[in-house]
Amino acid sequence: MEIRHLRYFLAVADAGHMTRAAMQLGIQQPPLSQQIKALESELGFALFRHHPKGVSLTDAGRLLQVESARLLRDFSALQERMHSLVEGKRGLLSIGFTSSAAAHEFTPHALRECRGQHPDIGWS
Amino acid sequence: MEIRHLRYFLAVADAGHMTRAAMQLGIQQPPLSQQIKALESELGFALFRHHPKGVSLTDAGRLLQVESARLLRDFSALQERMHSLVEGKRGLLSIGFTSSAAAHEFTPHALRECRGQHPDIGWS
DNA sequence: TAAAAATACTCCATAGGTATTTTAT
DNA sequence: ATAAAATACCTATGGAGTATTTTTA
Repeated sequence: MEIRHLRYFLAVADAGHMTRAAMQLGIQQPPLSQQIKALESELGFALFRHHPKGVSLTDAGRLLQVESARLLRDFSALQERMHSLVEGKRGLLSIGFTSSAAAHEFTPHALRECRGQHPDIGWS
Repeated sequence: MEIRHLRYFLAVADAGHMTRAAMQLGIQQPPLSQQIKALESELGFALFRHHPKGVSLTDAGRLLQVESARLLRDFSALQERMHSLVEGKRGLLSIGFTSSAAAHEFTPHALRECRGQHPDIGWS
């Protein structure tokens, strides 16, 4: 079971409709059907009942709906919290030093250290 | 960010050692390095400091360690709960009916319905 | 210097796409 | 009869493997 399965499952549960859920997820209906089927067969029971114009949750499906909704909220909150760490850390820093400093030990070492610990920083 | 990234990150955080963590995860060291690096560059900051004999957590890393540990526990608990649903639902069921019943409407319909709602059941 | 990690590729499993058939009422 | 889902098949992204180089103190 992956986060993706829960995301897909919730989309179908909310839409009550595979094709519509697939559109909202930005994928096609067949791969969505496959993923839902894979989830159902991993769990060992059906999550949806099938009707001529859509699907509805089984009892097990309703349970998973509540549980997975909470987990996805927690997951999003975690991502949010981690991403917010980087805010207020962006900007442009100019570092100046004398030519003699560049020739000795400390300056090149400090720059290398900084690049190592912050691989996302761009240099010019 | 995927569950996998958190799993891998925690393994490295706990081991303090990429290669050892990779062994525990059952993968090789290079792909683990790649995934950790991908996570770091998605987040925008380093999670680990590098030493000649292993790695140690940065401050941001320590934060992610606590958060992701809780999320993974919740995720495992959810899987556990869903899987336990199927326990006590296993067994062998023999269905008997007269040949005349098979010729009419209800019996074949009920069997089809059952197969539809329980795609994991084996038939013989 | 001697380990641990990072690169640079190669491969392959599977998520996702397309075309078509089957199902349910 | 008709809309929705399932099936069959194909493609391709990226996770994982192997070999090698680079980095750290």
